[in-house]
Amino acid sequence: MYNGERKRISDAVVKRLPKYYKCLVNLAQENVERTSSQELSRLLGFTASQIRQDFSNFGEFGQQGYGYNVEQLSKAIAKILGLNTVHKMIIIGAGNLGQALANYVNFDVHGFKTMAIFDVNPKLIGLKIREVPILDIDKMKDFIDENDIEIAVITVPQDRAAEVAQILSETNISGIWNFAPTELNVPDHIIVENVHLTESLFTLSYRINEVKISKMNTF
Amino acid sequence: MYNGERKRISDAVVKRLPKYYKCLVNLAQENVERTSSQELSRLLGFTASQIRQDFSNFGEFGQQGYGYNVEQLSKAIAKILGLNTVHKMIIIGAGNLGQALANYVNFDVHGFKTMAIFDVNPKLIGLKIREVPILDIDKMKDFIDENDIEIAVITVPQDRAAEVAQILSETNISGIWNFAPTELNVPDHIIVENVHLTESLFTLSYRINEVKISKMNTF
DNA sequence: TAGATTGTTAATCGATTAACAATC
DNA sequence: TAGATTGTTAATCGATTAACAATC
Repeated sequence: MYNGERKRISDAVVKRLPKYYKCLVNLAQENVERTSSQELSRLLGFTASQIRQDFSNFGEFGQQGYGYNVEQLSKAIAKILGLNTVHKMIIIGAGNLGQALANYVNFDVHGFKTMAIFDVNPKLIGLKIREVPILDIDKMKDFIDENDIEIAVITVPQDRAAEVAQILSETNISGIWNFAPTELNVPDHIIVENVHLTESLFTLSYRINEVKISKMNTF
Repeated sequence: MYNGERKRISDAVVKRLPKYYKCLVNLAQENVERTSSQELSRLLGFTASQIRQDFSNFGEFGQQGYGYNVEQLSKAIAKILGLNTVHKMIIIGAGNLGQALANYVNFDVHGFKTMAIFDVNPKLIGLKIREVPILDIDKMKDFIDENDIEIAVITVPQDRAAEVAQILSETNISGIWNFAPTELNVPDHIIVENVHLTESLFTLSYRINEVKISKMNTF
């Protein structure tokens, strides 16, 4: 696989990319210079074969007999993930979750810059969280246009999510990070990444329940 | 598939269960009495075949020519997910995210009861969030034992996560809902469900970047 | 050179989809 | 009864793993 554009990369692969990236950053921090699919396999719990297969979707980053240069590979994956550029974000919903995300310094470190937070609550409008102003949601559309916002983070309650999505649909936003527990209806050119917390908790509940049942049947 | 214990259900199936459940609850609220794999397919975007295949892992819930009774099926899936019992939780970390989760009324509705929040910050210890006390993390282990806590939610910073996991490993906890951006090292009998927000954001970034590149190549 | 490790092709495994007999 | 729809078996598709020639 030599090119950077051909076939669609499966979600399975894309979800592993951040894990590769983090692992490589860790290795770099420990001043490890080179690594191999075998070492990464040990560290990440994927097979070495899968790791090589995954990388080969994006190019040839290694060298026979040597492996991979940690620094180089980590930079390559950063670029693949789009972490080599700044992404301007807004957060919609200044509740606990919105504030939690606004306070997450880690996003800044990786180039995700929160430019503003929007809310309907007059008590919150005008306040700031870590230099980031909370603005009236009525000003959101103009703000997006004027500031070339790329990513919108939705942390409003479920019953507000549809109207927010509607407004965003009329902007040049590229992606939505959606924390509202509902599927959003937006045009195809807007990428949506859902974080459905309730579903995640229910999944945990299922697995716990599964263990409980199997124990009951054992005795 | 007639039994409730045999082969391990794949993650792919388990992750769809909460979606089925939500959809059925919605239908029930609209007083819809019966549905079919075809209707669910339309509502959820999975194939009717997959939906029937998924359900068949857990039993026979339908009737030829009729379909599924909404009420019945929704109750059956609730039970499969373990939503028919109360799950006692604690939240570890009273920062924004911990507080956000403590305020999520929706979890209560489904039987996930937050009994306490734990933190190291003396300024927070003693306060309450929606009746839930914030306690000193030193008291966590005893609290878990005395109150039969089933689920621990970890919202502490990455560098605190390992020690928290260590303490939890010595308790009778059944599951961990982990928001710290690291893999936890816990015994096999503790189920871990990870919510890695940074990975989720990077995934979004990848897909946005992908579109950008393909546009560049088009022109 | 000998040993190590890549990138890739082929084989395997598992998940999704299609087809259909059973039957409400 | 005729039409609808299930649960399940078989076919297909896609993702993971194994194997290995190429080569540093």
